[in-house]
Amino acid sequence: MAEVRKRKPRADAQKNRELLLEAAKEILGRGGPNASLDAVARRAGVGIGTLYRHFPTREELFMAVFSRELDQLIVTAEDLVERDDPLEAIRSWLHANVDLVETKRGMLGAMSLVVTEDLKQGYTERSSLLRAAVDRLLDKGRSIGEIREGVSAEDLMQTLYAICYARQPGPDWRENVLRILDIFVDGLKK
Amino acid sequence: MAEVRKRKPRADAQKNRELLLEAAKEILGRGGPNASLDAVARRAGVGIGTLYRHFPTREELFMAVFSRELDQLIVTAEDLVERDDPLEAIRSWLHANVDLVETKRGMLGAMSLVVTEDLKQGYTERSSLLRAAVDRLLDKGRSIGEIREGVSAEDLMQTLYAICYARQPGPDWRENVLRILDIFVDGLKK
DNA sequence: CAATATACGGAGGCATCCTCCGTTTTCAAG
DNA sequence: CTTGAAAACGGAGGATGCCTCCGTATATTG
Repeated sequence: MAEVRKRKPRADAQKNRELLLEAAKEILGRGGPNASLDAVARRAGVGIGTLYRHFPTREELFMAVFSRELDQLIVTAEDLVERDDPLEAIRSWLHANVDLVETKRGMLGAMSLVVTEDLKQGYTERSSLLRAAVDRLLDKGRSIGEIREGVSAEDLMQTLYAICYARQPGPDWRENVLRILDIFVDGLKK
Repeated sequence: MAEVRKRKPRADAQKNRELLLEAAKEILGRGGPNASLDAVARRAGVGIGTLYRHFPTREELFMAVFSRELDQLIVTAEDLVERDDPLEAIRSWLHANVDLVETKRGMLGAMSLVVTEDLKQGYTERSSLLRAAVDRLLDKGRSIGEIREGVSAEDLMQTLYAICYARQPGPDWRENVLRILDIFVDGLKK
């Protein structure tokens, strides 16, 4: 509608936002979804009030932090649609997720939180894109008749994060997660 | 070694322990694994110190609360070993878990916490029993050649709780969880 | 250089965690 | 029944985290 002429966003605000994202990436990456937001603010060197002004809820902060990661996953999924074998494409995509996640265990809870939260509410463009990309992967498999009906992108993603999250961290983490995921993928066959 | 003769455990201590377990069942059932322990003590009508004396860590409290639930699951698993179709037996056992869990959503995180925690450390008799029972289910399927190699009882249980936990609560919860689990079970086929 | 919209910081109120220790209760020996 | 020590109790208290509120500071614009 009538777009009101607005002032240019203040430089310091933008800088602080950046500092907060940086700090959050660090702190949340280590401490997981329950990490202290006070700590994030401290690390960023801003007041706690500033944090809450930029990101009124924990979720919004997560969301912002993960935008880039999500982008990467979208690109990966879109590339994989080209592949001939849809089931293997899905397997590859899941493996890519595991790789991405392996270095950021702490973010896992947050990831699944983001995925479910905003898929549920459906108002975030980025996650729609991700879901769409994954859905295309699934669709291709379904159309060939290689993948069973009744499995949504949400199902796939939630299961992925659930499995990653439930597994105890440790030297065998990656191996175990991949093993379980493979079973699940096999179950997707028609 | 030389078992020292000890005093009979005090009556009040035992009573308080019971009160605490009762309260914990209630509070944790609602509030989940992050529920306030202060609240548990309040509800039990004992001092917070008393709670911490009986259950020095959150995990130990969970553990105690879930003993009975675990017992029930053990019995169920043992019954199912008799069944002819191992894959369906496993499916049934998983469904039984879902049913048990459905009325106590809040306990989910705690459940998986217990399972992983003490399976990892392997010092709890009860969870060994549970794992053994589930393993027997799997073994039977493996021996018939119906179930693939390389899947442990831990795998099964952790995946179960992971899936239950990741799914958003809601009217479709049960349906969705069962759907995903079925895919996983199908993946277990050889 | 104002004027003002915008952003900042952090104190403060409340909740939770967990420890520590002075007080109370129970048990059992005499 | 006493009585004293072992066992258990309760909750204050210090630490940390959450989030709100508002007085202060500063960037932008005319």
